[in-house]
Amino acid sequence: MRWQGHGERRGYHHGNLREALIAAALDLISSKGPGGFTFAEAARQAGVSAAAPYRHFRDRDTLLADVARRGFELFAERLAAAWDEGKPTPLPALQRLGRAYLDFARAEPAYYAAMFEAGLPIANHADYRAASEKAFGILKMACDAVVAAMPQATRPPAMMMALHIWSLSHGVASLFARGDSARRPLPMPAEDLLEAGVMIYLDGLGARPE
Amino acid sequence: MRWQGHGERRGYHHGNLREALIAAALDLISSKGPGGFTFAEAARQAGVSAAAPYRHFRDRDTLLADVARRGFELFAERLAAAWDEGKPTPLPALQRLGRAYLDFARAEPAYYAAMFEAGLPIANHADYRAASEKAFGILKMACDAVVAAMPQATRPPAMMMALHIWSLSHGVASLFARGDSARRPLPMPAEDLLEAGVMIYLDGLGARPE
DNA sequence: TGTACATCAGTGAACGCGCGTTCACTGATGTAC
DNA sequence: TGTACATCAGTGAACGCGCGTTCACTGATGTAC
Repeated sequence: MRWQGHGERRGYHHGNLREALIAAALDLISSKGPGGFTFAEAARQAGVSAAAPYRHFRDRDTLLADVARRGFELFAERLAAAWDEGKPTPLPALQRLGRAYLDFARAEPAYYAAMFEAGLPIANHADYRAASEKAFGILKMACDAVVAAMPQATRPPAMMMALHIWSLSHGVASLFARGDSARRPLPMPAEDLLEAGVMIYLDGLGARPE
Repeated sequence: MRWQGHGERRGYHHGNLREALIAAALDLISSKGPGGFTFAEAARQAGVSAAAPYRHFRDRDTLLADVARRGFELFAERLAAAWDEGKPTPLPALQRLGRAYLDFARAEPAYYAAMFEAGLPIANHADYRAASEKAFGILKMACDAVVAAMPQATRPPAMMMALHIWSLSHGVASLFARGDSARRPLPMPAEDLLEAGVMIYLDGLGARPE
């Protein structure tokens, strides 16, 4: 994607360089992976000199961390929309949430790679980590609701359940649903695989009314 | 890791350059990620001129694909050893296999990253892909054995089961067990999380004798 | 056992290239009065 | 409404650097006889 078009003349100031650099980064990451993104090329793609990005980001890693943070925020929005307050009942809403996980990996491979495979140290970048936890929070909330609908005697810990479903979704997404060349072939839609897995898991918990 | 030591004099020929380059690549990948590995630095680390690697690998990507292939082969060995022909019974052997998955991610972060996150197009590199399928084959075999031990009427498809367990293991390993800085904190051992998940899943399948 | 020769696996110098980063600068924008 | 000025967001030239790759070369090794 090119922010600054061909014929359209722009003045001395870009007007929206920060956003244009993010867009360029996403474009580069999705075609070459997180490692193959350079500050210089992002600048070029935004139609700006190589020195200009330094007005907006301290360095390459700062930009990358910002992309990852935005990715998690977008991810959280998508998950929240899919959950839709657990309507009409928690179980189908949870399945929608799983689908949304895969959709995201497929539709936004660049964000996905920046979030999970850029090798950013989790420890630094506090807001990147906060955004990540917010996304997980949606899933946790969904599991709380599912657990609350179960008979009190057999309720499993919602945190464990959330971690299991996150792991399963993440595994399916990373191996079979990602929107880049590292996706493995699968003899069925990834959505079906995940949905069946979640169903069986919930059966194992006794979470499905028989 | 340095292949060619300090005091020890070596002659004009290295003797084992191919292996030394692989070792250097693993070292670099584990400290900087698959993107941060360069041909030149691998050569330097092996104590050899920058032109020497070209005698052994066509280019950077060929070396990387070779690392990934070796990774999958080692992975397959570890998984097979953990499975140990399903002794004493398939269920505990399957749990050992899950543990081995996590152990590998933890102990061999460089191989793990090269295998799953180097962005190597699956389509090219036929032997890399074959090695990957061989590793999955171990898991599939284990699931066949577990399924065979179930009453005939309720047997699930072993392929589906293998894909589910692979996904769950991969998710847990990638998010919580990997031996690098991208590992997320977890309030319990990753092994326990995975083991509980597999147990619940098997319960859902009715694979555990009650 | 010795010698001639082919082959192999290195060297080191050179090349063009793109990156990251700094610097003094300059054009555009906003605001005080 | 106009003007002076501060601030901001760009420029473009320059730097040092490391990478990938090629090239003619050379030292070491193996083998035929």
